[in-house]
Amino acid sequence: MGTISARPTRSTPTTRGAGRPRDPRIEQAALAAVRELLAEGGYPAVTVAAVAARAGTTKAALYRRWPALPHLVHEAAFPGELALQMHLGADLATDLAGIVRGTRDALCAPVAAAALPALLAEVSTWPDLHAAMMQRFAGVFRDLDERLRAAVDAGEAHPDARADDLLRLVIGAVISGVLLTPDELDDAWVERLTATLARSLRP
Amino acid sequence: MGTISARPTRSTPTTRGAGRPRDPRIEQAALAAVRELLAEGGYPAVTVAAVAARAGTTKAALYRRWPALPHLVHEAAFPGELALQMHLGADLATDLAGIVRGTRDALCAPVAAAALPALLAEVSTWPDLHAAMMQRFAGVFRDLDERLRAAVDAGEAHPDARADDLLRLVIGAVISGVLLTPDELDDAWVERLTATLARSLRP
DNA sequence: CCGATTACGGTACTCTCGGTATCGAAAGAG
DNA sequence: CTCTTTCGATACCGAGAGTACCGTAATCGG
Repeated sequence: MGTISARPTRSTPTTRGAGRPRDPRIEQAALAAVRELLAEGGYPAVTVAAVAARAGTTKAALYRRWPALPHLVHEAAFPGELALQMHLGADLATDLAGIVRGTRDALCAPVAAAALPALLAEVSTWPDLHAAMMQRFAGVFRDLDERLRAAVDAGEAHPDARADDLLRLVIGAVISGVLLTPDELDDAWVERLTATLARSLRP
Repeated sequence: MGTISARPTRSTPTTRGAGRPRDPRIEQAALAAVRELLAEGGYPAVTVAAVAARAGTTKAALYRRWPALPHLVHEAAFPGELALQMHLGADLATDLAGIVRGTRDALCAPVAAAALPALLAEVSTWPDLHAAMMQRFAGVFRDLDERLRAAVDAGEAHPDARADDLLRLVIGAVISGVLLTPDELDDAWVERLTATLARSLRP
């Protein structure tokens, strides 16, 4: 339902009736401009004027597509769902490792890491951003929930295990790492966290 | 060199020579004003002009004491070290529960929860804030490290257990909870997280 | 007591930035 | 052709961070 905007600001690829159609190149140019500015100067460098200038358009064209700057940044930094491919086939520890590594890779990418702190802070100002960010993890949560349920049934995991708690633990560890100690989230950290979580799931 | 300021902006309680001394009531009034504004209108309500007005002083007096707004907010929202009293006496699970609950209580207090997101976002702009925020956990880390070492020696904990990883897990879980799902950090959540962490520490 | 120094309140100022408004022109639909 | 919408361009508004200057007040060393 109408998060973002009541008007067809985004989505609705349906050719709605009259009027000059939007130039689809502007949207792509804007998203690319945001990503460049994030990589070059961090979030402070992402001003509406700078994005418009680099995208070769104007502020009005941007506000015609996104209700506010954070929405544009969010779409630029986190396009689509987090499709960290977990194959779900392997044993629980391996699947866990995939989730941990995938989450870290997604949130530690330069563009994402530069946008995440400010985006999280803007959540209180723009409630719809909250839902939008959470939805990025919807698919992962569904898969993890299913996988965990199977593991519990097979006696491989503790019956109290909950997918939401587990995922929140992973996301929290990565987020606080990105915010506070971004240099320590190396592969060894991934392995340690995976091992810790695997131990916590033992029946 | 000189992060914060070269001048004795803060600290230096030493009576330095000449000049009219600072009115100590202004500092307290400013910190109280920030806490009130945070509680009433969240971080967006904390503007320098508003703080000065409520504290009954002027912006200049504030900038004479803190290099920038985030520093003032940080000191107001997180005064001193996090002294979540862990008695270290009980068994590991009980001590763990104390840390989890104490961290949650400290970061979920209305004033802290209102300030934390924006403060975390400002870390990239004001690097000295990073050190200041991390130091709030220095004591907790030291105690936890000591406690964990004893548990490992006693065979109560897995030898791979690391205090920094464990504390990061707790802080991350609380922070991401505050930022994303502040309503779900109830006592039941504390118990579940404690149990999970305790399981992960089993030898 | 005297000068030097620093903080005080008050005010005005600059600068940046998010967001809005207005304009004529252009591009499509019916 | 008309109606609608987007286009680029520009100007504008309001808010807020941070700075500068003023005359005044307090405290120091001498």
